Amino acid sequence: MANQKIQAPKGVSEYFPDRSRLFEHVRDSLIAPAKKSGYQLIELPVFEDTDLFRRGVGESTDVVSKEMYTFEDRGGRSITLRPEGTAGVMRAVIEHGLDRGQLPVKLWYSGQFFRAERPQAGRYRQFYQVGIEAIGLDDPAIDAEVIAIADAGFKSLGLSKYRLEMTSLGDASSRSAHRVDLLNFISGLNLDEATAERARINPLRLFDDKREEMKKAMQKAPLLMDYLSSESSEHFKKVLGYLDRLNVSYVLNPRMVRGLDYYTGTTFEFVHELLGAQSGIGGGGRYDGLMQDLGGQALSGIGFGLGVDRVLLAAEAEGVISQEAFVSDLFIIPLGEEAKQMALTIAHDLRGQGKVVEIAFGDRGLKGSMKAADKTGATHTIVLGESELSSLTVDLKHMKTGKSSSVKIASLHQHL
RNA sequence: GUGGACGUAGCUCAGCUGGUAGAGCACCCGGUUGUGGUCCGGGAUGUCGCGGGUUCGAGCCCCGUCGUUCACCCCA
Repeated sequence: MANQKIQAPKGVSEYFPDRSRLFEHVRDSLIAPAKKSGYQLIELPVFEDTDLFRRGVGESTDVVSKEMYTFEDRGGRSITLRPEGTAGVMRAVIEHGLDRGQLPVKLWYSGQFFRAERPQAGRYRQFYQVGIEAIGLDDPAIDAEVIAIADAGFKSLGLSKYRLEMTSLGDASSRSAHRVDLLNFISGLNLDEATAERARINPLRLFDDKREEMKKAMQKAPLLMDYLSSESSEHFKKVLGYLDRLNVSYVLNPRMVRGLDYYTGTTFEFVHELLGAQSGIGGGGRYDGLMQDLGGQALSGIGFGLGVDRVLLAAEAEGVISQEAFVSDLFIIPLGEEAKQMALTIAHDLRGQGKVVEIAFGDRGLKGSMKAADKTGATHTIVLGESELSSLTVDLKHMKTGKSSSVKIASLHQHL
């Protein structure tokens, strides 16, 4: 292995020019609607006490049981790289008493998350998510607003080939009533060992089986939606009503299964049509018991997480994201040492006035520098040589038209 | 974690039944002294992912390993 090249760890996503600009654009677009809705940034560590995820996300989930990056730090503590965002936010809210003031607490976050899965199209071991959490309000209107915020982010990017799937997981009483009947139904099925094991961990999982015979077998299984308590049912209906009013279209999917244990009530998922097997571009829901489970007060909450990597893939698949070039307003080509110093000063001044300015360093020669100017896509170019230094006047060349005009250096900013 | 495909210059790839590597794009220089995008000429570039094996000889065959990719599982 001595000669093995060092390369990035397996399954990570990386972005560099020019694609990094698209990534940046997607990330910023997805979070913009949340900022406009009064959500505020919460910046958290990417690693947490392992117990946080065990208790928050749930031992029975795949995420916790086999996908976490867990290690022992030098003090012998068990640390885990965050596999999702909500648990960490709840921890911080409880720890710092953010829930002691006015409710709801409205937060947004953005950053890397980690899951030790086998990489695949749109599935990475380190991936990027933006998300929001609204804590301490049961009003169905906030459910609708949260969902509409996610939808607005997708729409602002020009996405259209996706759908919003909705369901309600109801409250505890709804779920336990359903569970009895579902288990009873499943016991009547002839399952192979792996499937039986999945059913044992979480019977709802069987709704998600991709095999045709299983889909058929589950056709008559009792649906949780039919077991909702009147409160849950009422709440969900109102959410749907608000979404209608907001013109956010959705399809009901009573067979939807989510991978995290904390979800209750309103639950949703955004699925893109042009992606491969990993087609979920975002998802979320209510988690009315999570806060208390983690030792906080009994506050409800709702939030979502959106996969920036996948949304970028989706935007590219739809062809709606443009490589609008990073363009400088001015590209300066200095000829000689004195000119270089002058270039530095001019650039500094113009940047101070908000202009994007680049300088051709390195004494490349005029022709080479002009080529460089062309490649950066700068809108204007000036050459700084002896005559310009003495006259303090330059020929400001507009690169698109090829025409140039004589301009005083002091008034350059007016022409950019 | 399971299974399939793949791994050759910065990028996309070619390389016939094994005889020690090529193209296009990109990049650099130049086409008479200070103005780009087209065109023309010239140039640099790879331990053919890594390790081992078979062979007189392997980019081409075999094994292992690392990685990529697609699917399962699961999810953003």
